Amino acid sequence: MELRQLNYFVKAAELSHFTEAAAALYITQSTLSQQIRQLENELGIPLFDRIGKHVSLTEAGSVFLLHARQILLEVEKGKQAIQDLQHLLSGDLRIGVTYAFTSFLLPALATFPVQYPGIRMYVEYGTTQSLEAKLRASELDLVLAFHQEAFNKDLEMLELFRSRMVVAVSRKNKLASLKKIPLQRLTGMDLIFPSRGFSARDSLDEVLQKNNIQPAVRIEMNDVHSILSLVEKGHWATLLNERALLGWKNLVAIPIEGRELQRRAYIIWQKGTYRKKAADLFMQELLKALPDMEK
Amino acid sequence: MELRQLNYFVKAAELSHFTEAAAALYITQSTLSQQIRQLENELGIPLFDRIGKHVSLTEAGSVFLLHARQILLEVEKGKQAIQDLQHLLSGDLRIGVTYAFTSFLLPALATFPVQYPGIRMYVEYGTTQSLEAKLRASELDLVLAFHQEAFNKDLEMLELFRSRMVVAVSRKNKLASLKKIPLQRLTGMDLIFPSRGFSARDSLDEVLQKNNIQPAVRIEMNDVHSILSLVEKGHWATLLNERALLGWKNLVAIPIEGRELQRRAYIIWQKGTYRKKAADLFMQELLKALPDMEK
DNA sequence: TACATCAATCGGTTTTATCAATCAATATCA
DNA sequence: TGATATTGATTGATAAAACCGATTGATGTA
Repeated sequence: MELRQLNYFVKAAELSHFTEAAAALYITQSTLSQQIRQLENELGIPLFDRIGKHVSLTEAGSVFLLHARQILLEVEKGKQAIQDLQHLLSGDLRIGVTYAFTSFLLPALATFPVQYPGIRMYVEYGTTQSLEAKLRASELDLVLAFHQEAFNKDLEMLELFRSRMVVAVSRKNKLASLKKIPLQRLTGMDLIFPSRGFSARDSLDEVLQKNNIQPAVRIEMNDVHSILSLVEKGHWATLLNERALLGWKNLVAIPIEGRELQRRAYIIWQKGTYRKKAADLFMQELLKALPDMEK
Repeated sequence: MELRQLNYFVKAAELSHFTEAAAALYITQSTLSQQIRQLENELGIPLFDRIGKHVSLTEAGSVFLLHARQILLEVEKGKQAIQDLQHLLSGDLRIGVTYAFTSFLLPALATFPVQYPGIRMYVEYGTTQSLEAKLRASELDLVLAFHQEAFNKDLEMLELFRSRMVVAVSRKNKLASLKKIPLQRLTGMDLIFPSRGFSARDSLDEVLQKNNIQPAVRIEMNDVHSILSLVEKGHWATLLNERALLGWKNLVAIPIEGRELQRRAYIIWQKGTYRKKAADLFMQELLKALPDMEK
């Protein structure tokens, strides 16, 4: 039994006329006869009475017609579901972000769900490491994160912008007026660091080790928002991506000398997998915000 | 899209492994790949991620899997419905009878629905003419009636038994003691006749006309039960098939001289149409009662 | 690094869906 | 009644496609 035969059968049943049905199906009457016969053979029962010149449904034919219609209806529903998916009337979109992307993500997050109300969005904050792991396991569709290398074996990456590592202090802090800070200067500061696993922390560790600097890290925290809240109070300083400070009006970003502390932001997705249309469009939405950042 | 492809797809999705799925389907991995690819092309979206050595469903694949399963389920339901029909777990059986068959029909009507509880039965009383018309229009599956000719262009007929035309009178009637009545004797009797259209009446008309006899028909009625009720009161006489009198204990059947008034009872069905299994079985049930009638 | 395994691909074979033409039965019309 | 047209079935040929076996290329694994 094939869908083709069911289609033929339904049309023939509706018209009670093989020749007309065949014409409507753009096949010859011969073909229609054969396919119907084949279906009857498989079911083991005639679907039509051939009485004289005209055909009419048998009891089995009437019963089977209902089922054939139902089957074809289910097929249409299946196709429609795929169409919906492609036209974004439905679907899931799972995005992983690191904290520094908050201000970058929010505008898109405000407009996108309005444009495509059928799409459920899941946003997950996490460290670059944990997000990439989930991306590889296909638990996320898209990740926004900083990264060291621009290439990766099984991840596709698109560079968004670059962001310097800065020292963040409160306006009230005595360092707030500085235009630049040399790396060595960190040694004497009271620092709160993000925990290991945070990309800012990991890349920082690398640089500090290379320059043989061991600043006094007084506090480690795995929540950037909490870190910045502490720094805002005045006493503490921290090292973060410049981007992470957007929106914190009481904080001052002081660039660190040395180019090596410039980091690259990427949109990352799995290599080889089919990229959801929703993901594509969301990326476009994100990229719209890019020009505004060039400052 | 064909059911074949849906079957392949579901198996491949369940095993997440083309080679194994192909083996389970008794086709080569090559064929499976091609058919899946074809399905994907038609839907316009990949159903599997081919990442490295293993395959896994895409979002569209997961969605479509549900629908594919549903479609195949509907197909099974359709096939099952046909099976049920063939094994008589369901179906309709529409029988037309003339009044004279009542006593013949009742036993089968008592046992058959018990044996096959899934079958809905419709019994329609009517004249031979009207029943045959409905039979031709496929509004009835089977007709029990008397008939003149044993052959008909588009009706299939199986002779059941023969039944004489008799004069029916009450036991109280003065004619009740007669063993035979010559045709001519009818002229002086007070007769109630079935209306035209009733086979007894029509065949009677023929014979009477041939013998140039015009009995005084005082009443015509189109309901045999009412005729017999009247006759039972004593005054009237009527002409009917012997069979019609079974069960009327207060009536006496007096045969008419002359062989031409013997009539043949038939099971009649449409020529060329598929005969329902239910109809076949019901016929067998009817024929069981035949031997008891030979008296 | 060699090996095994996977899905994709290629070329060729078999199956089958399709068509055009014809046939037999039947309804319609002169 | 006989001629004609129309129906679905049948037949033989052709084009499509389902299928297979072998190979390739990529990817894990010993």
